[in-house]
Amino acid sequence: MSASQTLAEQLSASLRHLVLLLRRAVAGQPVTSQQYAVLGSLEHRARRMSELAEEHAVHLPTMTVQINRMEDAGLVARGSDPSDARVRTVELTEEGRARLDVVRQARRAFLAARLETLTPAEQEILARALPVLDKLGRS
Amino acid sequence: MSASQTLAEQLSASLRHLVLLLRRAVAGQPVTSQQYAVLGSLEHRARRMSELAEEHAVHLPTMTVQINRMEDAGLVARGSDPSDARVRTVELTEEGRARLDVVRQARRAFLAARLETLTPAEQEILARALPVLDKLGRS
DNA sequence: GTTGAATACTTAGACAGGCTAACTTAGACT
DNA sequence: AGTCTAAGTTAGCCTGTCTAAGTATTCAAC
Repeated sequence: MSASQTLAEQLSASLRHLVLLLRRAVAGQPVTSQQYAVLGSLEHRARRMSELAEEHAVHLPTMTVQINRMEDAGLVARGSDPSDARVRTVELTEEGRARLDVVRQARRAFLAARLETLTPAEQEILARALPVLDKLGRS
Repeated sequence: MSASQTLAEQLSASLRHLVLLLRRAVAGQPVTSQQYAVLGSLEHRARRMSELAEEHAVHLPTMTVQINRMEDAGLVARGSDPSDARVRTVELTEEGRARLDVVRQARRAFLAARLETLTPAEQEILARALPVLDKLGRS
């Protein structure tokens, strides 16, 4: 087995545990992790449906259902694009923005607390690996 | 915002992309990623239901449903513990083992290919960060 | 040694999240 | 005008997850 394959196996295992960790972090929060992710996309500006779907790597009908639920919950509002009547836009409501802030704080605190159990040297190693993880994931 | 919080945000974002990457890796494979994970747990020995549920951080009824489907698909077989008639054990069938091998090869190849797009220096950085990720995730 | 609590698991019912297929409406391009 | 393409939605199906409730077995305590 090549070095890359060994690395692949180990990375895969580590990721599995980290994902389970983050799942526990958001359990009981007032939005699901998917909803949190979508709210995050809407933080700075309104988006069109297809933009959201692509960004979240899901198909358009999936995003439609997701946004339907969030609209019912009062977290987002649909709008229209005056220059193209086919397009629906989505933006945060005040309620949605508040919800986003609350959950973000909780997540950040949870992960930060975990990170603080690491030694400064370990934190440094992790910080340097982040751009690499990023490159790997966005390819 | 503290250094830990910054790190937390960045890590969270990187992980999101990596998870999406791995999801694409198994899309179209003959087992779902959950099934793959369960098959992996059974590789070396039979397990009892509650053991599996705990290991995968799900509740027992969830694992029951999962195993029901895999049993229907012929990937696993239920057995009994002679010393305690309440306990059900689960083990791989020949078919299940074959399926596990196929999917594992595909995953490994996919991730390894991605890893090979990194420079040796980047691979080194990643390799050193793995124990840290592991420590973080298993806490 | 019978009964009562605890343990291991299953079933049922609900919901989120994902997909494909089929439909509607609106633009774009002859 | 007529047709092709694009943007969204609806509907139907599946997986994955939960809680609540039920069954069967073990164990402990009288």
